[in-house]
This record gives sequence, C-alpha cells and structure tokens, in this order.
Amino acid sequence: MTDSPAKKTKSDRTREAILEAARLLFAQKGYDGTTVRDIAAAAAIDPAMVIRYFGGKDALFARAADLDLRLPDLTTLPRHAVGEALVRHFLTVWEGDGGTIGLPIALRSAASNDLAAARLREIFATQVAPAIARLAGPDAPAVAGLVATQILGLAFTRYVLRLPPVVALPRERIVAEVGRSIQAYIDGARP
Amino acid sequence: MTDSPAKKTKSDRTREAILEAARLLFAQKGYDGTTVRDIAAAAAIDPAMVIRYFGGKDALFARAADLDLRLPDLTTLPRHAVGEALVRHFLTVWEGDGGTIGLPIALRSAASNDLAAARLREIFATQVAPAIARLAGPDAPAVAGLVATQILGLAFTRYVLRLPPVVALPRERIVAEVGRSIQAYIDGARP
DNA sequence: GTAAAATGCCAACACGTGTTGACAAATTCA
DNA sequence: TGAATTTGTCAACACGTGTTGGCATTTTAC
Repeated sequence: MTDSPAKKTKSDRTREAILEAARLLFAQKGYDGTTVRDIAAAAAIDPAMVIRYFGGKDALFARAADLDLRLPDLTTLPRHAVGEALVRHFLTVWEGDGGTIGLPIALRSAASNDLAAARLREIFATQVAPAIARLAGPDAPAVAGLVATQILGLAFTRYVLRLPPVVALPRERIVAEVGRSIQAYIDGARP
Repeated sequence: MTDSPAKKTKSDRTREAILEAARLLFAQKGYDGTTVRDIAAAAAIDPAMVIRYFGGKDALFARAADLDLRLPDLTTLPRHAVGEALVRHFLTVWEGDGGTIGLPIALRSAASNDLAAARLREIFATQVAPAIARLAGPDAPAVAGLVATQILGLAFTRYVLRLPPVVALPRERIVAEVGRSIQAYIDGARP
C-alpha cells in the first residue's frame, strides 16, 4: 500500500495532508499544545479522519517525528574541519524548508512530554553518538554528549525560544564560532 | 502583610506550601503538564485554595518562575577565568536544592508555552546580556547570545532532556570543557 | 461565651480534549 | 446501470481542565 509511488489514490493524498499539517503544527506548538482538531482544520478535513488514518494522536506524532538527521560520514572530512561541517550541516537541515523539520518538533515537545523526550534520546543514541564514536575514541560518549549540549542549545535558542540576538546571528558567524567549540570538544578526546 | 517575618499566620504557611509545590511541579512537568489539582494534592489542600490564594494558574506561575540567576559581577574576575566561573556558577545554582530551581522551570515551560518563553527572553535580556555587556564591548549582544546558546543547551540536555552521557559527565569536566567554549565566545569579541 | 472573620472543603460549572460510532456521499468495480 | 467499497461528516461520549459559589469548620477578638 505504501510502496507504490506511482499510484496516488485519494486517501493517500489526504493522508499526506494530515501528516504535513501535523508536522508543521507539532513543530510550532509542541505535542501537548497541538490538538487533533487543529491538525484536522489545517488539513481541511474532519478530526475523525486523523484518528482513522493514524490510529490516534500518539501514533501520528511518532510518525511525524520519525526524523532522520542525515548526518554525513564524518571520517571522510579532514579532522580539523569536522566542527564547522557539523554546524553547517545542522543549519542547512533546520533551515531547509523542503527537508525534514523534525528536530524542532522533538525539541519543543521533549520539554514537557516524556514520549517525545524518549524519542529524542533515542535519536541521539542511534545517530549522533555513533557518528562521533568513529573519531573520538574510547571517550566518545562524553564527547557526543558535549556536542549535543551545544547543538541542541543552538537549536533551542534559535528556533524554539527565538532569542533575538541568536536569531539575528548571521549563518557564517554561527558556523565559525559554534564550529570552533564543537571542534574543541572533539579534539579534547584525542589530544 | 507580607513583610512581617516574625508572625507566621496559618494562611501564610499554606501559601508557602502552595508556592513550593508549584515550583517543584512546574520544574518537573512544565506549565502545561502541571494541573492545579496536582499542586493542591502536593500541598495537601483543596484546588480551590490555589485559586483563592494566587488568583489563578497564570499568576501562580508568574510568581513561581520569578527567578533570579544571581549572576556575579564578571568584571571582578580575571578575564581568562570568566568562562569557567560562569559554568561553575550555573551548575551550583541548578544543583543547589535549597536555592532557586527557577531556570529549569522556565526552560521546560518555554518550549510549549508562549508566556514562559517571553519570561525567559526577559530574564536573558535583563540579567545575562547586561553582565556580558560589561566585558564584551560593542559586539556584546551577539556574544551574549552565543553564551546563552551553550548555557541553555547544557541546562536542557542535563536537566530537562536528561541525556545519559551528559548526566554522567562529572562536574569538573563540564566546568573545564564548556567553560573553555564560553571563554572563546567572550574572547572572540575582543581579539 | 459569643459574634465575627478567616480558612478550608465540597459539588458543580462551562469548556476543551481524544476518541468513537452511525450515517451520508463519493468512488470503484462488475 | 447497480452493488460494494472507500472516503468523509456529524453528533456525541467520557474525561480532565481551570474556575466559582455555597457551606462547614476553625481561629480570632471582644
């Protein structure tokens, strides 16, 4: 049913509409702040359809927040450029409207919803930690944690809290300065 | 009524009990996740009392989240030690159970509640930004923003998201590594 | 001791939530 | 065309929310 990209039945179209509306609203208002009725209204259909197509709000969120950070293979880069590359990558993913807007979704919701928090931890464990592990040696978990500290902090202040001076920061400056911090965390593991 | 510390009328005692329970629950569950009934139960009184004593949930939150970061005067420290001092200060404030548990409250709530977000931005503007401004010159807002990026990210991953490797990080290592990053942000403004 | 004020509990309200079932409209298939 | 299946709408349920007013109980003051 889901793996026939050529045929677009009517139901698939509204299913996509629901998912898209859900992603947008979850990202804007968080899990608890988003109601099924809001999603239905944004998708221009009945609230009942949201439940019928996805089984419930929880299941819909799980589907909407099933995000892929698309982390590049860090070992192919020159070691001294990993920090900046990481920051540049995340800024691109977050700011690209076409791609996945997933991280802000999870970030916003994780603060007050245990399900979302668990999902974010899982994303970190399965995507960020392994990528760092390849170049940080035995101390990788701590390094990955420090990196997460800075990356999530940037995402939070810029996209969730929308702290004015952070929003105003030009992209290249963020890449340079935050990149240097992350580089320091990574280098610290292999002095 | 409020400025007679000697006399502790019965009502003042329960008023304090409500406020204390509210602070704890807001910090644990966020604004939206905390119900008036929960607070009342924790304070061992009736939900109606919460409204009667504080006028409503919003007003109670405003009172509970009225936090003071107690930032030290950064100009009295040797310039190269400001980064570590800042991190050490925040860790002490956050981990000290006796003091204000305010920042995690605001952090958790700010993600999904506009009122809490505005309050956090205000705290940043009135407390963090001026402290940085004294030693960062004309570029102070950007520097303060970068610092906030790292500090709030640390608070978020360690106390809200509870990312295991960050929770496991020993205090002194956080002071050293995160302190170095913050120091770099501050030094970057005055090369 | 008695009147008055405070402190507190109970039941209920109006509302918004996720979710469900019955029924109409549209689409598909023969 | 006619029957069957899908797609959608409507109304309603059961529940949890913040909030309110009325009444019992305790404390205070004379």
